[in-house]
Amino acid sequence: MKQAKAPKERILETAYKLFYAQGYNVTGINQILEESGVAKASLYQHFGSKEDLGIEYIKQVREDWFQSFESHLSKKENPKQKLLAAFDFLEMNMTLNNFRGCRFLNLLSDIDATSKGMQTQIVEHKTKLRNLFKTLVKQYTNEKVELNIPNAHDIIYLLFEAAIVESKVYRDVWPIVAAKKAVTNMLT
Amino acid sequence: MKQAKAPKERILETAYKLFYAQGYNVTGINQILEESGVAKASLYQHFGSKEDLGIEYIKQVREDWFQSFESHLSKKENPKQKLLAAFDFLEMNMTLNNFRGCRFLNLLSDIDATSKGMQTQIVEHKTKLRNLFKTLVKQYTNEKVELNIPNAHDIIYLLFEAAIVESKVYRDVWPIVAAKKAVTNMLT
DNA sequence: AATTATGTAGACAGACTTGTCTATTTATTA
DNA sequence: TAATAAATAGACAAGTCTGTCTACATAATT
Repeated sequence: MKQAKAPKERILETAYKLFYAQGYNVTGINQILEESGVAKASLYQHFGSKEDLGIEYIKQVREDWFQSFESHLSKKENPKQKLLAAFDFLEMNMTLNNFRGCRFLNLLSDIDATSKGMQTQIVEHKTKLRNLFKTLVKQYTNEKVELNIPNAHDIIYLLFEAAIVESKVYRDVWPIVAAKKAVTNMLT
Repeated sequence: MKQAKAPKERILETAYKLFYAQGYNVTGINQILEESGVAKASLYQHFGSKEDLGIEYIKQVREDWFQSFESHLSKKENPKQKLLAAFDFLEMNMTLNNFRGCRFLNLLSDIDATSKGMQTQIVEHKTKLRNLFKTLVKQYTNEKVELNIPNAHDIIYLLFEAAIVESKVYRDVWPIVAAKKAVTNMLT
């Protein structure tokens, strides 16, 4: 190995940046190669095709995202505070990334039905997130009194998702603030 | 005029179909011309560019969507039933269009920041929808007792948007059903 | 030190993209 | 009916895209 990072890693880092900033379809292989300083043959050595690169990209994003998300929630003690912290996480990230929205949902619109492999990754990711909310709500209702709201975890999940999407539409944090306020109301 | 529809109209109808089914970026001018049976020169006569066609497309979709939406709500008498009918409208449409999601949000992901004209149309459309919910909630709270939920109209709007997006992700109506149940809960 | 593996540089194929332009034909209007 | 307007067909430019391939250089290993 040399001192610089390996070609495969450099490709993924550049894809991480460009696929989010510009979109998957609109980002060409050649641009990724130029900006990462990797030869074309190397890309097709490590990834068989652009779609394969896309799938590797999502898998890495899934890992990174959940690690960052759970790391943020772990700073809070009880499930209620964790649930609310999820929206602080959103507000921070959406502001930092200039309201570019959700990597997964953006990609889903880009690929539509053309890539089953990517679509599967996206659905699995969202399902995992939904289950995380389910677990937190269950923990909350176990120690607190029961909620009079049926399917509370799904409502929180939906508000979380809407907060991302709509903050992108309006390029503003108001949907995140409003969603958090609604969840706060639910949990009292 | 001939018996067949005018070229401009045929182009818009084909764009209406293809932009939704495949996406804006992925749909080429040539495919639209072939399927609508119109010459290329005619397209550039009526629309100056693909982007202009895209803007005309959104404007037409905005009109059609709101007409269909308000026509559906008008069948109900009181504001509460109208608000709930909004979700029935979603369930019907998402099932019919095979869970292809929201034309506006899909397009927003496609174009990203490349077309200011289209982006403006999308934001205006969503703002109008948000205001419609605001009006309906205000009508409801005027005749009923006041809601103990602050910004109820924004929460309903967010749940409505999430219902569209997530029914696309899961290719299932459960997010729409869950969102409607939550709104029902809010309005009792 | 010689061999093997890995990466680079870039030409190339084949297909696609938007947009322009010419030449011809079909409709509409004066 | 003649003049004008609108639509058609399709070649063409200049660029993009993904993926393959050859030739050469650098790195790691035996």
